[in-house]
Amino acid sequence: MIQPIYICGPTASGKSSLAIALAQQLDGEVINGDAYQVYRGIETLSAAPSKEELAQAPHHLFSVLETSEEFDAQRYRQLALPVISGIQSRGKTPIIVGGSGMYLKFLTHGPSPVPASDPNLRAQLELRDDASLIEELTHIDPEGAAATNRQNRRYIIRALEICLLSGEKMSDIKTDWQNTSSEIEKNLRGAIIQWEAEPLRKRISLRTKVMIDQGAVEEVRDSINFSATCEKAIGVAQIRAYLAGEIDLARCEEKIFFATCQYAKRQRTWFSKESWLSQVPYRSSTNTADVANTLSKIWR
RNA sequence: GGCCCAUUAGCUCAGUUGGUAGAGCAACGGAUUGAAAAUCCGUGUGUCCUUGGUUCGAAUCCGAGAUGGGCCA
Repeated sequence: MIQPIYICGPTASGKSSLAIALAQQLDGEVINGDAYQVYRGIETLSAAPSKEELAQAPHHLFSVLETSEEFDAQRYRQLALPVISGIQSRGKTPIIVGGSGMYLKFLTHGPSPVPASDPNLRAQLELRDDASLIEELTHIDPEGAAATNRQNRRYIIRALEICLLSGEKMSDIKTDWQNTSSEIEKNLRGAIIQWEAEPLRKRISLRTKVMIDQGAVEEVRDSINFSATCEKAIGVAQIRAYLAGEIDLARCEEKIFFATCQYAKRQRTWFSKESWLSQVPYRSSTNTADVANTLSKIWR
């Protein structure tokens, strides 16, 4: 059985074309590892691969969800696992390409055995103030409370939710799970594309411009009933502000550019901790085919 | 040519009666397993246009110059 290959990197780093080149050299098939390219109807906004690119190798999990549907890391895992094993059973190489760190980590390391979120409980917790949430969490799970950033309301609610739903301490469950990760990482393989900050900013700037020219505004304008997940995509809030007349198009583009650069920074931080990934430095002169060649020799 | 206004962080600008500067945005570093393209934490990065003067002490007051803008010729 052929082990999957992971191609990671910040947004606009050139992951998609590297994945295609690798698929061609290793007889592989590309699987989306991106939280928003799974949606149909926001292909421009999410910088999904073009029709031409999709035709160059088999692609999976692109444009498969309606924008009215919610999505999360566990659901991604459930979609991706059967696709991976299907590719493996045909004797091909699964090539997962994406930049959504937590989604990919759910695939590589599996979910921790904590209970899934419960919308009803979450809605109840959402009504309470921070102090009351922290107090209850500290009472049930002092270590967990100490390890949680008290200013991050979202994390506090999640921690408390885990304790209440499982009847156990969140910190105990997570410690057990974390101890297994080094064993898992021995069998993982993949690459992280690394750019210097400035050239990557130039690429992001260019791509933001192209995205708006090619219809990202229309994708948001024509959206019917975006899910909460889709509302959070970079560009949606900015384009809505433009459509409402609050900002002009140039400012809209600038705000999307800033938000995307900031996201790229968070991706860099996340992937820098994934020590099992081979680091692949990129620059403007880098030739994708050459990189794919080198990597495919290592991974064949 | 004359008069007036501006010049402080990468950008837009605050800065009381003189005590060597601060905010928003940007940037940089980090956390992060069922909301993660989310959420949150930390960091000021500065010839205060230049130059002479007044003063114990000047971003701040005075003179000269530079650059940008406006009004009158």
